[in-house]
Amino acid sequence: MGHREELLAGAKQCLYERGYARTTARDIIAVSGANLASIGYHFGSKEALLTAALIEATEEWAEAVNKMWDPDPDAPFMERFESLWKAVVASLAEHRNLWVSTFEALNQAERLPELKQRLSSDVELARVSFAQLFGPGPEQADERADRAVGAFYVALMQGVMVQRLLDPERAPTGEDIALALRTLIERAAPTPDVHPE
Amino acid sequence: MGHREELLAGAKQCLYERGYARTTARDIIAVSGANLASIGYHFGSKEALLTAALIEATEEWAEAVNKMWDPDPDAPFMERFESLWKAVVASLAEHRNLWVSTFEALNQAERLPELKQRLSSDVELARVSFAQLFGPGPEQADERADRAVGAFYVALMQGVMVQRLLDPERAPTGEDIALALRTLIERAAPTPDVHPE
DNA sequence: CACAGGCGCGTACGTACGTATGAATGGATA
DNA sequence: TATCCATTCATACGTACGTACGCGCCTGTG
Repeated sequence: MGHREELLAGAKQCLYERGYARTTARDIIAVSGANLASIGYHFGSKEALLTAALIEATEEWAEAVNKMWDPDPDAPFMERFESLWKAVVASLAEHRNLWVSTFEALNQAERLPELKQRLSSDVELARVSFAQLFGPGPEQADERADRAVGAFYVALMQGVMVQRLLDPERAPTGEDIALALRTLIERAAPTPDVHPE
Repeated sequence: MGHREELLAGAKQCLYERGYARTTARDIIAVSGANLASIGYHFGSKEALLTAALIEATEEWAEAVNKMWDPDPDAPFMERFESLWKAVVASLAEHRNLWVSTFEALNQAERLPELKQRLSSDVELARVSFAQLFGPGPEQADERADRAVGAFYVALMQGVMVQRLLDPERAPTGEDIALALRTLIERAAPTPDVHPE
């Protein structure tokens, strides 16, 4: 394995252990088997290396999350919904540092347009995936509504992650999310036979 | 105004303009009228100063966000729902840096327990506020469901913010969020007269 | 007036950082 | 073997940083 790969691997490890902003070039060297000057040689700068590592880590993260979902396409909606959110919450428990890095990447993206684009398109992909995972039957396609639902799910996921990162004790569980949606449905659309109009 | 206050104000300004990780002691000095050595004198260290500033900024942020909500308590649910999310999206447009700081604070909280506690209790407060803003009539109180709904709203808000920070073009608008909920309700609870079981 | 203490101020110190330099290495090619 | 080029390596350079130091200026107190 050449220094290029070692540097990328070391940088990713540092991303998990120290985060983006706090890893130094010498941290990466200490962790990998490479040489200080190899950073400049292979990547031009430390920042370019870290950005590349962040992008790779994000890709791996997306793959890992994808593998956690177990669609079971014919279960009733609410059941699929609840199992999805249980899986999402479990994913955070197992890959916490990945999620920490993801939010750190969000901050770095404010300064790094390339990274920002990358994250944006990842989010867009997630919207589409969610939309078709929970989309309507093929009959009643409504593109705008599907996109909105996808974005809604993604937002919910990101927000659940924020809360669980901050305070797992009080953050919602997968069950809580499902309960909340059921409650919302009851309150937003009281059964017509109760309140006929 | 003594240096102590000037330093806090300057540090907050730097938080907005450069973020936590990238502001240096000399940045703060340049912006405030204070002296380099005053940081050590009044706060002990630069990090202590920045943390204090971050906590103050978070408090002001919470106040500012609170003021943006305009309950209109007697409108129908869906109307209140949509106007809430329009307000949230507008709040991001107007106070973008405030929200950027908030997410940076989230990252720093990984290393600063005091800040983490502060943010956690802010989130808990938001959960409760949302819960009672969209809670049930006083008759049918269900504490667990209310908490879940509060957490659900908070998550949705945080996630919408993430998406709008990253890519306002493709991120959901307030209308999109309302559309998504309507769609979800239709799909989750198909009107009984269409699919009787 | 004397003087003490809180505070402001300029500056120096030590260090950690990112990057640059130039020599050394090693394997492929001829 | 001789040559060459990509890579590795040790180290140096310049800089930006956080903090420490010590003097000077006020204001309040006796």
